Amino acid sequence: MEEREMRYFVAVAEEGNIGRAAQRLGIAQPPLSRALQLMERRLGADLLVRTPRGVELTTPGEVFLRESRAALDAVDAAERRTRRAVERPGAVVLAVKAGVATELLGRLLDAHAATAGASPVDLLLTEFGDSEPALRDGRADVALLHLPLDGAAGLDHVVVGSEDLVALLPARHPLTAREAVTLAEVAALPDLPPPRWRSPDGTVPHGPGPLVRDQVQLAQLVALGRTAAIVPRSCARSAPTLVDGVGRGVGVVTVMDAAPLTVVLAWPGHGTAAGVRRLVDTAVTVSGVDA
Amino acid sequence: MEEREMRYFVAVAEEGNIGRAAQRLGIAQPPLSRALQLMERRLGADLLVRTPRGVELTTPGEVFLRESRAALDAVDAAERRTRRAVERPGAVVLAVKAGVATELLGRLLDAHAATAGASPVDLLLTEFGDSEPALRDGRADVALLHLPLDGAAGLDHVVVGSEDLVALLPARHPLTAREAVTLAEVAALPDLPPPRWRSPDGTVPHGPGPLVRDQVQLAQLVALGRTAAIVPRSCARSAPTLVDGVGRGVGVVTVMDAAPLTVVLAWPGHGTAAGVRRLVDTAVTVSGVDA
DNA sequence: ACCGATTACGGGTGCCGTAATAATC
DNA sequence: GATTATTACGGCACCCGTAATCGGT
Repeated sequence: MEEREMRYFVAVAEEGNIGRAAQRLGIAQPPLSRALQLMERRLGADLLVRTPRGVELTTPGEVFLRESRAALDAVDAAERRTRRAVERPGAVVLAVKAGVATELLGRLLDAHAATAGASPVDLLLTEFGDSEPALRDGRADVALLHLPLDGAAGLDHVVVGSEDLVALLPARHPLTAREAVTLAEVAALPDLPPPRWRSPDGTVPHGPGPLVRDQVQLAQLVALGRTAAIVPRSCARSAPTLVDGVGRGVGVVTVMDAAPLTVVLAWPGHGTAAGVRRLVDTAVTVSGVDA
Repeated sequence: MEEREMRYFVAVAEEGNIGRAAQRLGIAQPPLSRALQLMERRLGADLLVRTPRGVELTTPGEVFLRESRAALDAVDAAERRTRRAVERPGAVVLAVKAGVATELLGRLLDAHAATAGASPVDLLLTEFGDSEPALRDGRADVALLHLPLDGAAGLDHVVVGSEDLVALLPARHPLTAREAVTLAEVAALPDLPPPRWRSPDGTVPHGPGPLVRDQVQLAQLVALGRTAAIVPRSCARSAPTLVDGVGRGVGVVTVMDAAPLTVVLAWPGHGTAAGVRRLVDTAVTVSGVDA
C-alpha cells in the first residue's frame, strides 16, 4: 500500500466516482480503476462497491479512508516541517484562529520572547476549524485551541486559560439592555437564527441562519439584524469595531449559563521538537496551570 | 517526498552509513546515494553531512527523520488496520505488556464482553516498550499503559486505575523480612544492582546490573541473587511462580515511598473506530474515573 | 442510447544494477 | 590500499494514456 495508491483512494472515496476522482487527480480513469483493483486484490477484499452511479465504501474501505488520511497528513507534514527547518531554522509556527484569545496570546508571546534563547515564533492565522488540520499536516507546530478538541484528536496539550461566552446581538435589540442573558433566551429569537459555519469536512449544516465564513461577515450580519451568535468573549471584542462603518452596531451581552471555554496549547505528540517544548514550558509558567 | 524516499532516509539515518543502509534495504549503494542527493536538491539543503566514515544528520535531517518515522508508521498502520478490518471484521486489538495489570484487564474484558453487541477483543502481548509503537504502526488499536507516556505520545487516554510498586528481592535477603522498604534502601544494595532493559530505540543503558529481556529472566535473576528490581505489583504477582523450579525464591516487599503508577487505556486519537470507542466507554464505567 | 467502469495494448518515464571514478584515512 | 561515496550507462519494470468492451438504467 503505497502513498500514491492512498491518494488515489482518498480522491475516489471523496468524489464517490472514479471518473471525477481521476479528473481531480489529473489522470485518466483506466489507470485509476486498475490501481483500485490491484489494491483490492492484494487485500483480498473489496474496498468499494460499484454502483451504476459511482462507488460507495465498504467497511474496510472506511477504515482505509480514515487511516489513509492520517497517513497522508503525516507524509505531507514530514515534507513541510523539513522545508520549514531549512528555510527558517529553529522557528516554530503557532496556529491561531484569527481573533481568539488575543490577550492570552499576547502574554504568551511576550513571555516567550523574554526567554533566553527564544526561538522565533511565526503565526499562522487559520480560518474556522483549520487549526487542528494545520497541526496534523505540518503547516503548524503548535496551536491555540478551545476544548473539546474535535473528534478525539490525539494531540498533547496544556491548559493555558479559559474565557467565557457572550452573545452578539444587534445593537438596538431589547436584550442588549440586560446585564446577562441565557443560552435559551438567545436561542429563542426566531427572527435571529444562529449562523451556520462550514464544517472542516466541507459540509454545511441545515437551518434558517445565514452562512458565514469569518468574523467580519458575522459581525456585519449581526449588525444588520440577521442573526445572533454565541462566541468567546475574545472574539466579541473586535466585533463592534469591525462594523463601524456600517452605521449600525453590535451589542455584546454576557451569557450567564454557558460553561467557560477552556483554551489549550496543543501540539502533535509524536517526537516533539525542542522549540515547541520551550514554548509549551513558557505557556505553563505563564498560565500557572498544567495539563 | 515520497514514501520510498522516506524509508531510504530512515535506513541511512539509522545505519549512519549508506552502504549498510543499502544492504538493509536490499538495493545497491548507487541508487540510494542518488535518491538522497535528489531529495537534498529538491529541498535546497543538506540532510546529511558526508564523513569519511559514513554520514551524520544535519538539523533539518533530524527533523526529517522524526517526521518520516511518524509518517511511515502511519502508512504501515493504514495497511495493517485495513487488513485486520478484512480478516477480523469489527475486532479490536488490545496491546498489553505481558503481566501488567492482570486483574484490571480481566475486569475490563469481562465488562466489555457483557456489553450488548460487544466487538471481539484480540490481545497483543507486547514486550517491554513495544505497546506504544504497536499503537502507532497499527498492530494494535488500543493499549493498556502506565503513565507517563513515553516522549509526549500524542495518544488519547483515559485513566482506568493505578497500582503501587513493589521490590523483587532474593527470597532469603534480610529486607524481605520487612513490611515495607524505601526506594533508597533498594538502590543502596551494591551486590544487587538494578537490571537494565533494552530501550525501545535499541540502546541499552550502562551499569553493573544484568541485561534482561522479559519478566521470566528478571524473576530468575532475582531468585539467583543477581539483581533487585522495582516493578508494578501486578508484575510481581507472577514472579514467584515463574521460578518455582529453580529451587530458590523471590521475595516481594511493598515500596512505601514510591508514587503509585497510573494505568491508562490509550489509543491513537485521529479518527477513532467505533469498536475502540465502545471499549473505552466500558473502561470508563468500570473504573469510575475519567480522563 | 448514455453514463460509468473495465479490459487491451502501446509508449515512455524512471528506478535499479553493474562498472568505473573520486576522495579520504 | 581499503573503505566510502559518487558518476556513467544500459536494461527492465511499472505506470500512464488512448481505444475498445461490458453492464446497467
